Amino acid sequence: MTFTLTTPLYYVNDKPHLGSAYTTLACDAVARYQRLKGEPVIFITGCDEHGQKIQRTAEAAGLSPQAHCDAVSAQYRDLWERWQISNDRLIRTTDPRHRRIVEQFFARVEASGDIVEGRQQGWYCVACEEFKDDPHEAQDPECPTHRRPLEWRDELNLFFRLSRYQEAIEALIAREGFIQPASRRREVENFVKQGLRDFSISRVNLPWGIPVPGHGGHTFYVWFDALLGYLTALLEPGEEPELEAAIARGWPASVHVIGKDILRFHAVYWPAMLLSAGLELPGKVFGHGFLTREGQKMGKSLGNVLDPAELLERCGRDAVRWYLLRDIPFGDDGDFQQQRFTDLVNNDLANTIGNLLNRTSAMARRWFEECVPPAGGGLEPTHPLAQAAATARSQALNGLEALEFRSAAEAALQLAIAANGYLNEQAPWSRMKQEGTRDQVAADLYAVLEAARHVGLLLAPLLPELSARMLAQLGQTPLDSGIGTLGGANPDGGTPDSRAWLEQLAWGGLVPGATLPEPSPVMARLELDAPL
RNA sequence: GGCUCGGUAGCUCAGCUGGUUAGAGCGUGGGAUUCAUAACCCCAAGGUCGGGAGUUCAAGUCUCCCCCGAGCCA
Repeated sequence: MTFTLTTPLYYVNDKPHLGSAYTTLACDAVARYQRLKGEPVIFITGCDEHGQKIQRTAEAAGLSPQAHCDAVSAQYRDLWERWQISNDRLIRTTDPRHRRIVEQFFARVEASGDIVEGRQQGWYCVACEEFKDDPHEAQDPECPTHRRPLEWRDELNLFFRLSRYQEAIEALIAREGFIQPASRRREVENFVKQGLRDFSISRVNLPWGIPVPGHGGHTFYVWFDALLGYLTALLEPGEEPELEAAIARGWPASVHVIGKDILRFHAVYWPAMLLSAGLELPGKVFGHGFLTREGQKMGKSLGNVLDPAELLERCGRDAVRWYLLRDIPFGDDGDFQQQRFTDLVNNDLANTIGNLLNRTSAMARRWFEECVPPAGGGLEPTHPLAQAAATARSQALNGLEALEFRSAAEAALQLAIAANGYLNEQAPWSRMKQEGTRDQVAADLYAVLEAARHVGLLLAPLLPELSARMLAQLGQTPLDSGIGTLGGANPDGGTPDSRAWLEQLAWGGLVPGATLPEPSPVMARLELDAPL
C-alpha cells in the first residue's frame, strides 16, 4: 500500500518561515525512511492560496491575488528545492484541477444531506478569517491575537453538519495512535465532548475563492478548500481531475503532519468531512510543537525571525536538519539556541561522527595499502561493535517508525561513540609499533569501519547528504532516498538501491580489500562569525 | 473562568505501573593519548526533583492547594 504523507498546505500570505520548514523537514525524513524501506511513497506538500487575507495582502501590494500567490508559492517551491526536500507533489489550491475536485467532493457531501444554510453573525477578524464569539465586547472590539479591529458581519452561510458525526468522531479519536503525540489527545477529546457544532464552510462577498456550485455568491471557506488539497495532490501531473482517480492513487493518507495549532481541524473536522463523502480516514494525525528562539516567540514585532533560507545559506542542510531533528523532541515545543546549535553540530557531526570516519580511514589506508583491512574477528556477530550496530539499527528504525527522530538520531550517534571508544581501547596505533599484532589491528579497523558504514546508513533518512558523503568515503554506493523523477512518482516505489537498505544494515557488508578513497572531512565544523 | 500539557544539574532533556547513593548529552574543570577535523577516550564538580500540605514502611513518581510557562475552549 502506498505510504501517503502530507505537510499542511502553507498559507501564502507571507514568505515561508522556519516553522513551515521544520514541518516539511520532518516529513522529508519520514518520506525518505519509507522509500528506503522500499515502500511506495507519495509525499505531499503545497500551498493554500485562497481567502480574504490573501486578497487584501495582494491588493496592498498592488498585485492581483493570482500574481501574489504565484510569487509566494514560487518562494516555497524554491525553498524546498534548496532544502532538497523530496516531496513528490506541491499542490496549489489555485490549481484549476483542485476546483474540480472540491466540486466533486462537495457534491458527495451535499448528497449525504450534510450541507445546510445557516445565518452567521458576529464580530469577524479578517486576519484570523474567523468569527469571534465574544459577547462581552460590544464597542469596537479587537481581535485578541491580532490586536486589530473586528468587523461586524451578518451573513447567510452554508454549514457542514458536523453535529451528525459526534459518535463517529468520538470513536475515531479514541483509537490508539490516531492523534499523536498522545499528550494532545485529551485536548481534542474535551473539545469533542462539549458537543460538535455545525461549522460554516462558505463565505459571501469573497471573490478570491472557489465558488460553491449551486449557491451563487458563496465561495468555500478555508477548510472545505485547503484540506481537500490533500486529495487533489494525489493526482498524477496532468491527470484529469476526477476524485475517484485521485483516491485510487494513494488514499487514505498514512499520516498528516501538522503544527499543533491545527490539530482540531485535522482530527475532527476533516475526518467528518471524509466520512460524509464516503472516503476512508487517515491513519494518524501528528501535531508537532512550535519553535521559539532563545526562549522568545519568533515574530516580526520582536525582530527575531529566523529566515529558513538564510539559515540554510549560512549553515547548510545537514547542520540544520541535525539540530532540529536530533535535539527537539518531535511533538514538543522547541527552542532554537544558536550556541547549542553550533555545539551539537560540531560535537556530534564533525567531532564524533566525521572524525571517527576520518581517523579510521586514515589508519586503514596507511597500514593496509589504502584498502579495507582483512576482517578476521571483526566479522563475528558477537563483536561488541556488531552488537552495538544491531542495537542502533533497531532503535533507529523504531524511532523513525514512530516519528521520534530524536531517538533515531541518538541511535546513530551512540554507535559512533561506541566505535570511538573501541578505537581508544584497542589503540591500533600503539599495536602497530609492536610485532605480530597486524591481524588484530586489521580486525579492529575493519569493525570500526563497518560501524561507520552503519552510522552512514542509519543517517540516510535524517541527513541524506552527510550519509552519502560517508558512504562514498567508505567506497560504497550512496543511497537514493529522494524521488526518482522530478515531480513524478516512481510507479513501483523505491529504487533498486533503496530496496537494499535494510539488507545493507547487516553486519559485515564492507568488503575487505576494497579500495578506500582518500579521506577528507565529511562534515566541517560550523564557525558562525556573526549571530544568525 | 473551565480544561490540557509542562516546570528535574548553568543549558536541552531521560526517569515505566511509588522502593537501593536521582541519570544522559552539551557546557565547565582535570587527566590520558597522538590514528584523526586542537579531534577522540577517561574522570570530576554541580540538583532541598516549582512551592506547601497530605497518603504511605517508602514519593521526582499518588492526592489536594498555590505559583510560573505554553496552549485549547469559553
